[in-house]
Order: sequence, then structure tokens, then C-alpha cells
Amino acid sequence: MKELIFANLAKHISLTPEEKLAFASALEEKIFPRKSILLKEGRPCTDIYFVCSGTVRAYHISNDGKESTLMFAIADWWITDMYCFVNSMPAMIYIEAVEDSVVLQLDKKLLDHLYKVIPKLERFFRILMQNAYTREQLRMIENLSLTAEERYDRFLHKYPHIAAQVTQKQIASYLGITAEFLSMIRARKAGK
Amino acid sequence: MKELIFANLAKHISLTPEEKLAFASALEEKIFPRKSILLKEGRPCTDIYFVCSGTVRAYHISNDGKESTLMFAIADWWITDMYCFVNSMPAMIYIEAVEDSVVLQLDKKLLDHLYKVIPKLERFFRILMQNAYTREQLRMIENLSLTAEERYDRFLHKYPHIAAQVTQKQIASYLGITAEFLSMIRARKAGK
DNA sequence: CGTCTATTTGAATGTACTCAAAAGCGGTGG
DNA sequence: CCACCGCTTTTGAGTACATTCAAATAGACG
Repeated sequence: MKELIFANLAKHISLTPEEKLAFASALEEKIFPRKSILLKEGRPCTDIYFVCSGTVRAYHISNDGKESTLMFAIADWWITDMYCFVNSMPAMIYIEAVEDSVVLQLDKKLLDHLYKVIPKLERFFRILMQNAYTREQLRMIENLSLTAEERYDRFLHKYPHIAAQVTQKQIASYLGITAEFLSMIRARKAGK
Repeated sequence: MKELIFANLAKHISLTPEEKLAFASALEEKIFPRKSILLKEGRPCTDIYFVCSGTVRAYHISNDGKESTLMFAIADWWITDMYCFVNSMPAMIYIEAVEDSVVLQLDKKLLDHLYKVIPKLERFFRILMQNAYTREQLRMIENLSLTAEERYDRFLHKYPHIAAQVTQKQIASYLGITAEFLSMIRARKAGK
């Protein structure tokens, strides 16, 4: 089950067998059934999650009850409430399993320790954060400059495997529109 | 002039005098007068910029000519087209000086070399990327869940020094609204 | 002083939302 | 296996938020 995460690490750094052992010992494997909650708003955000299988969704609920999906994660993706994780704060968002999912959970204190014993991990997470940042930046450009329909098209094109696993309502909340409006967009496209 | 950047580095790592020397030798100080361009769309994005003084703005121009401001940077901030910088690609965005600005420019090849001779820099940029990522994530939540007026209020509250230096048109393009609509929001608020 | 751009104002328009109701779909228990 | 329940998706009417276009005013710069 841990081959996937080592392959993920190997994309940017190479670890010795001892380092792999040290890293693996910090991981906790967990199974989350469909619709179960990995992280609840208000709870301490102590862990970062690596998805081995399944689909996971991070979302925020605003004062007026509106859901906004921040990201989806499928196999080989990392996910957490990064802001609250790095600042050891209570979570501002929810993370839920969209379908039955297996994740490897890594505690912040253990990670901070791992940074010391395996300095190469700084490089790994530097690149991981870099990618996360640039992904968000591209998404921001799209949100600022494209219409809802164009954003939907790009989402389908960029994340076909995610689109296949999540509901339209969840896609709508990722795009920043209502489920009703997404439905209208789809009807319009189908008519063409 | 380089005290500011060393103070910036010192927020997360401590460098020996030799390391400081090595780092400093990779920096190139440049003065950009108001309205001059640091980086042009289509040009290779070879450098990351640390702002010593002044105000700098990164923006994207979409197919239909609409400007979207991605970020502002004032003294003590880092800025570049991160996606194109890390992938050594032609820039997708423009970076311009909003007012006369002094920056320290750091070339990607030199930075990649510095990572090798000063591994601590991995940690520094890991934290820098982490902060950039979480900032974008918070902005995304706000863009998805708040009205234009609420976003404007938060912008003024969060970045008063930036708001004082840039035009309303530029703020509008950061918020994802037109200058006309921002003007209307301001008129409405003034009336209260 | 004149020019250029930013800002304001207003009217008409469009994009996306709200509310409501019906239809579809999946899961669960009898 | 079927019937029911709850949630998602669709559809439509009315509405609100934000844009476009145009024109007037105000500011900034050379």
C-alpha cells in the first residue's frame, strides 16, 4: 500500500532504505468510507493526507451556509487544510471522502521531526507547495477571466477522472456557481 | 540595500556569513521606474524578484483583452510568474512597477545552484511557497463565497499599504470586477 | 496649458442567483 | 424485489448582482 507514496516522493527526491523506513513509520493508514469526514471545521488540523485510493473533497461553508469546494484529491494527491496545518490551528474547512477512500495520514509533529532527520524532505515539500501554489494561481486567473461555461469546460478537460467521480453539485461549488446554473449550462451545451 | 532581504531570509533560516556572501552574489539589484515592465508575457521567465522598495503588480491579459491582477508586491515581498519560473517557460503574465521600485533579481539557474550549496534554502522556499499557497487558498475561498463589496472591504483591511499605492482600476481587476462597478460600490458605501 | 487616463454616473443589458416544483436516481428496509 | 425516502438534477419564472457602453468630470503628468 505504501508503494504509491514512495513513488510520489521519488518524483522529486530519492530516499535511502533507512529514510524510507523512518518516513513510513510516521504514516498511519486509514480507511474512510464514502461520506465520512476526515477533517471537521473547528477541529485541530494535525495531519496531512496522501490519497492512496478513492476520492476526497475539501470544502468551506460560509456564514450564510454556502459550500465552496477548494479542491478534490484522487489517488497520488496530497490534501489538507494547509493554512491551519502549518499554523497548527483549528481547521477552517471540511474534508470528506466522496467515495470509499484509503489515505496515509501524516502528523505535523512527526513531519517536523522528519524534516530534521531527512532534510531532503524540505525539497520535496518545497516542490509540492510550489505546484500547489502555481495550480491555485492558474485557477485564480481562470476564475477572474473566464465565464462559468468556459471554466466548466476546462475543468472537464483538466480533471476528467475527478469529474467522473463527483456530483455536479460538487463541481458547481468548485467552479463558484450554483448547481442549478451548471445544469443550465449543460442543457445549453447538449442542445448544440 | 541587502539588509532587507537577509532579514527576510532570517525569518525562517539562519545563514552563516559565507552563505550570505554566496547568496548575495547571486542577486542583481535593479531599479524600475514607475510604469516600467519587469517581465513581459511571452518572454522567458528567468528570475524571481524581491521587492526592496516601491510597489509591483502582476497581471494577466485574457484573449478578449481583460486585465486580471494576480498579486501586488510591496517592500519585503517576493514576486514572479511562479509557474513559468519553476518550469523555465515563457511568462504568461506581465509584471510592472506601479511606482518607482528597487528590486533584487535572482536567476533560476543561480537559485538551483544555491539550493545545492545552501540546502537550508530549500526550507526557506518551502515555507515561502507554503505561505503563497495558503494565501491563494484563502483568496479563493473569499472569491467563491463573498460579494464584491465584502471582498473590497477585506482587501482594504488586509492590505492598507497596497490600497494606498495602487489605482482603483487595479484593485477592481484584483477583485475580479470592473472599475465602474467598484466606483458604484464606493459611492454606495460613502452614502451610508 | 493641454492631453491622457482614471473615476464617476446613468441607462440598458446580461450573467448568474433564488425560489419553487417536478423528475430522476441510488440506497435501504420491509 | 419492490417501494419508499432522501438527495441530486432539471426546468422555469422572477430577481439581483455585475457588466457594457456612453458621456461627463476629475486628476495627473509632461
